[in-house]
Amino acid sequence: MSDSANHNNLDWLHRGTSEIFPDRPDSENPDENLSQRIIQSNCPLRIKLGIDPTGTDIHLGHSIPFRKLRAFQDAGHTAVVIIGDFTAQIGDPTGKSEVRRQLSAEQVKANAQSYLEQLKPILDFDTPGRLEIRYNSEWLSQLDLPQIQQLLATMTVGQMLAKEGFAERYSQEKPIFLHEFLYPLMQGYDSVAVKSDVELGGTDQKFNIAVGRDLQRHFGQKTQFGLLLPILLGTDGVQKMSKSLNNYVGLQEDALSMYSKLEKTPDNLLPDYFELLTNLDLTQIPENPRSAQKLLAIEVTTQFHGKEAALQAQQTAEQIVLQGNTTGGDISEYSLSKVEFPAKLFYILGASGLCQSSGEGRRQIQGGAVRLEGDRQTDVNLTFNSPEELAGKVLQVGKKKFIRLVS
RNA sequence: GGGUCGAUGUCCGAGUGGUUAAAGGAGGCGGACUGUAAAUCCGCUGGCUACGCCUACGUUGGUUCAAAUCCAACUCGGCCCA
Repeated sequence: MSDSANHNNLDWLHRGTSEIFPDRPDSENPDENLSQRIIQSNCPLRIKLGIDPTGTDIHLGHSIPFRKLRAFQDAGHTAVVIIGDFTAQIGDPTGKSEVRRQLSAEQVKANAQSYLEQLKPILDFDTPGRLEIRYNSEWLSQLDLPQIQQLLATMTVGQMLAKEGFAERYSQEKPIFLHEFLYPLMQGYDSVAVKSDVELGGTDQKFNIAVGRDLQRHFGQKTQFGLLLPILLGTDGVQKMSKSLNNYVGLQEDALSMYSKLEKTPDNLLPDYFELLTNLDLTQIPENPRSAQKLLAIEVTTQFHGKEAALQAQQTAEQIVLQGNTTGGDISEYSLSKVEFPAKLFYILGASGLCQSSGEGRRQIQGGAVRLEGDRQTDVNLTFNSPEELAGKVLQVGKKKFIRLVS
């Protein structure tokens, strides 16, 4: 996908793209056909992608639009990454009934920094002119009431309520706060401020991106295209990837954990994951789902950790599964020095962190999940009188959680 | 501002004075099975070194031998009216 190869080959544009709007495939008009705009334009387009620094880490789902942004960079265009330090304080009312907490300025700043760090493997930070990073407080904090009023006057309540999240909440009689109406307008105003030619986003961003077009027109600018990307399903194969559903793969995860999550990708998700998360030729994907899972895991892990670490992770993961116990790799240790003897087994399970509480430890013993040196323990009242009985032994809950007890 | 309805465990949601740590579902965690999974079946799912004790049904008080259940005030939401 080098820009010198073939200017008119726009496969990269459409890979994994779920919608581009406006879209008149037959039109030669660069205002209604993005391909034409790209081909006819003699200077780099400005490709906008916003992200709200509300948390500290991002996952593969977030990476999708950034990968597309990278494709634009590679084609010679300018990525304009907008850090929504101002909008982060409102919260995009996309989700459920949001519990929005106030983020301090420092916190937002720190989050933003962390995001950028995590995006290093995806975006081209080095080639001059390919990346512009902007904070939207730069212009949004300057707006005064008359200007805000002017923004608000561009839309009606009916139009706002057309937005998916609002419509749902309204019909479910959930609260909608007025300042939430400001969010789409502010995101739209970002487009005006940076004069974007294309805005990327998930399909859930269609409304906001469309508002951007309206505002650009309102302010007499050329209007941006919207390029929508699918919302990545999480590793459960059912719901969208999100941290709170715990079906995510974080960009910061170490190679082993990344690999082992991805090698379990549900069969029905494989085609999407290959298309969206890799640059592999889709016709070359192995038929056998197990091989495909492994290829996917290697490929994605490589993007973030390099080939060597990925292969190493694969090896370790296989060892753990095959041997089903202690021999593979590093097991963390728990020192018995803090434990008062005599000690109950379930207490040790809780104290060592293998279980969340000693109560859970007790239940896990009853459920047959606990092994000591590979031997299943089912006696709830099992008690040890001294550390010597346990030192050096491996305690295990389920298939994946191990700990080595040391004195 | 007035009226009215509501707030239950991780989430959704029963329960309207007494074995209620609180039905049911989802999720999670285990076990069996398997291509690692998924699907399916089974068990567990507040805390405590624990045959007992403690903390829980928006908040704070009150009535009662006894309250998630009754009363009062407050907080936060929905709806209707102004």
